Amino acid sequence: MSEDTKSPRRRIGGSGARMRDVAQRAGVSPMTVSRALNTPDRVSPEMRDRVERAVKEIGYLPNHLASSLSSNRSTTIGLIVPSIDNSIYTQTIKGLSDTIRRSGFQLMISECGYDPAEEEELIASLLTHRVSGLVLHNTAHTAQAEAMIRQSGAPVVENGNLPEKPVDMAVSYSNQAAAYAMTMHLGRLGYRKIAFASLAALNNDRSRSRIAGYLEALEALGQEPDPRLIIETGRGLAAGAEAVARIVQGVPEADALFCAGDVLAAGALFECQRRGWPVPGRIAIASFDDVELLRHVTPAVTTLRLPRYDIGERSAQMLLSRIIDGADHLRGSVVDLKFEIIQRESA
Amino acid sequence: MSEDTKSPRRRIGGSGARMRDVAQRAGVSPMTVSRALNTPDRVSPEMRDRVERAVKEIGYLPNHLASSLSSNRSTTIGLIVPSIDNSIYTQTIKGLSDTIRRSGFQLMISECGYDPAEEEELIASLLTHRVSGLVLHNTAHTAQAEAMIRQSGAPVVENGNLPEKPVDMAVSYSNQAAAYAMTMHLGRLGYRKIAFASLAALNNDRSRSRIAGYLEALEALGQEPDPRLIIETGRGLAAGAEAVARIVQGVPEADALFCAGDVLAAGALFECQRRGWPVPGRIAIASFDDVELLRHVTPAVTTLRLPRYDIGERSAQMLLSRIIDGADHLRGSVVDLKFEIIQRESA
DNA sequence: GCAAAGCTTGTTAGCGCTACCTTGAGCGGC
DNA sequence: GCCGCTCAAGGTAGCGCTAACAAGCTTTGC
Repeated sequence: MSEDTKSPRRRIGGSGARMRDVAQRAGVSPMTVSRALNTPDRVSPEMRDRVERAVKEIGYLPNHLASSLSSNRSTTIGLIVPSIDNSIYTQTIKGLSDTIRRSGFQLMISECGYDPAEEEELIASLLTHRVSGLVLHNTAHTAQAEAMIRQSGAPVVENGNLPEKPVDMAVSYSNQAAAYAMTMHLGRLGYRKIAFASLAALNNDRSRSRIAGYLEALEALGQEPDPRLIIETGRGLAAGAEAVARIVQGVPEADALFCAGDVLAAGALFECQRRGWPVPGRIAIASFDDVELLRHVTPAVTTLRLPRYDIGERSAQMLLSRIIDGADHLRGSVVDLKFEIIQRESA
Repeated sequence: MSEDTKSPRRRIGGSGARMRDVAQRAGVSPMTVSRALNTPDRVSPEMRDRVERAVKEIGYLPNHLASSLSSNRSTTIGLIVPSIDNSIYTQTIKGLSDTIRRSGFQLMISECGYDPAEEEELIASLLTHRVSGLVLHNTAHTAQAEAMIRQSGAPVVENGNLPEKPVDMAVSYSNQAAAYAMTMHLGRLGYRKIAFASLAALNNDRSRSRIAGYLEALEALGQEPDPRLIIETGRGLAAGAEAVARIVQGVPEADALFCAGDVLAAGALFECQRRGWPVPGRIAIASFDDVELLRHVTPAVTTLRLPRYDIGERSAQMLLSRIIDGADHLRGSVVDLKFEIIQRESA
């Protein structure tokens, strides 16, 4: 019994039991409770039982803030994506989430909206919360952001592209190689006027890489690049529809449209359906991301299968290796998870 | 100058500067630094400047673990959703994220996969991380989960449905009222054999509420409920396609299909397109969620606009009021954010 | 002119844990 | 029977920050 724990400071609203309460209940020292919970093989089985029973009886939930502060190790991973409500990131998030959860880690997710200054602010905030690792979708950062990362010593994985010189580690596919491969594929299928619809390249190195891959392929195919065939659009299905309209108006003889995004491709296809144009009869459509939607529309869309889930999973594995096993040899590694062309009906 | 801070314990890998380093640099006490950063109006402007300068000079990032531990207040909100890669949650997540970020909070997101036992485990984990508030999509929880929540004292918002008796607070629309409204709408449009495709009702009170609303409307319309018109399907576009097939095979005279989910509706529509069936000529289709996709397909789909973003935003506001302002009068409140029928071409 | 009140800064003692060191028991070897 | 060894448990001292109080100073009221 005894309630004589002197507490000259707050202990507000039902914040729950402390380790010392468990210790008292089990008749052992707090240190033994700590060991029983964190390194069970370093206490006798009998003690382990006693402690476990006491934990259950008083409904003890350990305080990770205190344990992280004391041990200088945390069990949270920070993630910054350009946009939370974009389907292409959710698969990667799921891969990350599934993997870190198995090691008892939690995910802190923030959204930077394609803005490096926002990203910098969020990195600061996450480091302030002492995340033990970071996942960034961007591969371009402010100098200040890189400095903070370096100073913090936290391992980092970059995800959106294969960077020349990663801040720390990177896991991705090559946007340039993927765009090159699909453009070549369209060329080999016989298309002679291949248009390219892309998101704005500003602040988006993925977009820039994709355009570069497209141009590289045109050259390899011996096709003259035509600025009227390259258009930048906004986001959303409406942007895809607009892309079709602009291309066909500017270059009526265009026979294929390669959309650098699943949503754009779907929007383009729907616009063709609306106009009653046969695809690929009037114009072929190819996409960049294999989302479920593109498999089920009519015609099913030729696209690239990108390893979105695997990127998350692998990123998590590498971070955990660094954090838990101190796998320093991973520093500097850039993992290319490749991609695959999925040939369907639309091209 | 001076490096004489006695440190009889670690201080490993570049973990960065501490508040006392800032204090030393600025020539003030650590307490003044704390006040300058957290309650700037309680220090003189001159001190504020000195401290701010010192912070910048040494690149100080406060340690939220320590500050939370000491103050017994944290700046993280926990969120548990059934599935991270489901588009209907991402809008709510965005609403939450946008709102809490303005108050400097971070979001910890986990996925429970429609399983209450998983949810319980995740609630424990988040409480262990001392989140200062919780957002749950489920409105049904294990007894153990509710006990932990109560013991922790953390404010909670439930999101997926309007519960009879919320654990704490709830923000949602009524699934039953929405399903009722759409079914009535279809009835008034003249459809006489309205089928209903739903996700599995097991462990999913949202699905159960929707079926209840559908049945209630049939009764109000004087239509006989027909078990062959109610089908449970899996997730994904393929499930929507399958729903059409099953309904039309079982009840060829069915003239409308109300899908309790945007993905199901899209799948159903694509299947009709594939079969060359006019919609709504052969069968009308209505959906539950107004996602961008349903606006852009042909025909555009009649659906319900649900306040997904607002739910996140409002949930965040209520949590923050409770956490920051101690707004105890919010305890027990259930906020109904309503919905809207969007009449388009498919029904 | 002096007490009461306000304002700014400093001092002390923890928040709930764990690193590190110590203690003491058990045990085999010669 | 004593030395060294291992192993389990405990004691102590922080991790980096802030609550609570105290101290020094200025302001205010009458």
